[in-house]
Amino acid sequence: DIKIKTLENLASYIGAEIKAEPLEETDIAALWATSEGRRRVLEYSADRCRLVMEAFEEFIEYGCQLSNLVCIPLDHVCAAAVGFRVESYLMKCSRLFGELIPKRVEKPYRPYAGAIVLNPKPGLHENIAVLDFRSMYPNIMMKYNVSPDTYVEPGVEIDPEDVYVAPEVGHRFLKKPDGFYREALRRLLEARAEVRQRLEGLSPESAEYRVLDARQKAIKVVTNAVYGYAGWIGARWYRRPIAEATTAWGRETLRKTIEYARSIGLDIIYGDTDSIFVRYNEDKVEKLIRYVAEHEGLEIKPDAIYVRILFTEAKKRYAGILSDGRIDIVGLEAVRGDWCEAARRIQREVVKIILETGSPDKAVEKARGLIAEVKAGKVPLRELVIWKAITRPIEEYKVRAPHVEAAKRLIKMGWEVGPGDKVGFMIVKGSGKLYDRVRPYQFVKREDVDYSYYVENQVMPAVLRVLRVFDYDRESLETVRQRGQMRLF
DNA sequence: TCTAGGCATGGGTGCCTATATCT
DNA sequence: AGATATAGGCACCCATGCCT
Repeated sequence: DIKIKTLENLASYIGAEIKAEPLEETDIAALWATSEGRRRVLEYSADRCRLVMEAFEEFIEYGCQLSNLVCIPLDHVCAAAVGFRVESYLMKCSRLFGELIPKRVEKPYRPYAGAIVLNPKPGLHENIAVLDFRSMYPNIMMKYNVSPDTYVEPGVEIDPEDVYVAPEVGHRFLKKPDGFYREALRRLLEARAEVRQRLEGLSPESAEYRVLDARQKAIKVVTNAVYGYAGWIGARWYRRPIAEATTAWGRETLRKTIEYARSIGLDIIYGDTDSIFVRYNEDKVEKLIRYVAEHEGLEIKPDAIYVRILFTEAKKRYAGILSDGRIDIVGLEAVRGDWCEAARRIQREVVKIILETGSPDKAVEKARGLIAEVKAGKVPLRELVIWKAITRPIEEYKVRAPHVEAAKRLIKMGWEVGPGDKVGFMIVKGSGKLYDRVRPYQFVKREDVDYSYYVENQVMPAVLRVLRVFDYDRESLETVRQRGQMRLF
């Protein structure tokens, strides 16, 4: 998806070409003074209109399909939150199934336990397969008939033969009849299977393919959101035990799968919620897939096989290279929108060299050079902008966070900044806390930039995150003195 | 009103202690 | 000598954005 929601980023995401020369919003007022300036503004604006149109054309098929599926008008469905899309779909189902639609009632928020995340084995691994459960939560909900109308309240006496009992939490669900969620989910899964079947044999360029592909994507999105919906406090069909039981069965399923995988000698490197990373062995993986199908009634499939994959000690962060040379970076700074582009670019570079060569040596060399460049200020200013979202009205913040201080400065100058806006800021030279040295990026001059901040607090941490695995530290990345100079001392 | 919980991370905040400075 | 100010270290919390 798109980290910073600019039209430029949207254009590059959909593969549209930007034709007009870029203008800074802050310069437009000045350009308006001359006829040449106004011509440039016109060209710029017309180009942006064209990009919006192209983006619309890219989206419209999916939008229509989603609108049709969940029964929300096209102009609403784009802005509607996922929860409301699911709810609207369920309301449509309730009519089909002869169910009454419950009223929204206020309930106290109480969190519940979620998924299992394994500690990764840090280091560089080769030939690692990622095995994923296909739609784990929807399938668990269907398998155990998890639904508001099959839930048996505690204290109600019932034959244990007639219910499924969730592990750890003990919630009970009737085996018969089919619950509302089971029916709604089955309808979605069957519809998607049918659409995908019709896709086979069609040319990806044909209009029919585009429509059907958009349809199956829309169905998938709604299917995968049903579990989250069930645990959403604002949902009409909210039942905490449903969400709690679903994750409990998910944990059990993953645990059993890991246990069996180990028992047949598969080496497990990592796992998260519904996936396990194992050292690839075709026969053993085949055996595991068969086991899960037979004993759990669920489907796992190899999602990717990494030629090399790098884990740090942290969960949810890794980078791997596929046999075609493509690199996946997950969770690391390089894919986070709240790190400056210079840090992200240099981390990407380091990761790429490590994964391609299988050793950190060349990466360290490269990193030293790139870090020296930042230290010397030889880096485009744009690459030093840090973006962070404002999530609430400014006066509600309890701490003087840098991005909030930047937002305050913008507001003082007449800008409107509120929840949902992203603030781009930079750190300038000076003393005191960070919030005294933060400025909205539009007003920062090159000579004021605190390059040492960027080296110490952005580039170094991002690079070391990856290189620490190989026992490199901060000192080893500082530019090394020449041997000739050393002799002078 | 804007699906869920799990997780890493940076920076602010507030407390404690050691030391410096003042009365 | 005792009171007060200041700096540094530490634990904790706030805030954000990612992963599944």
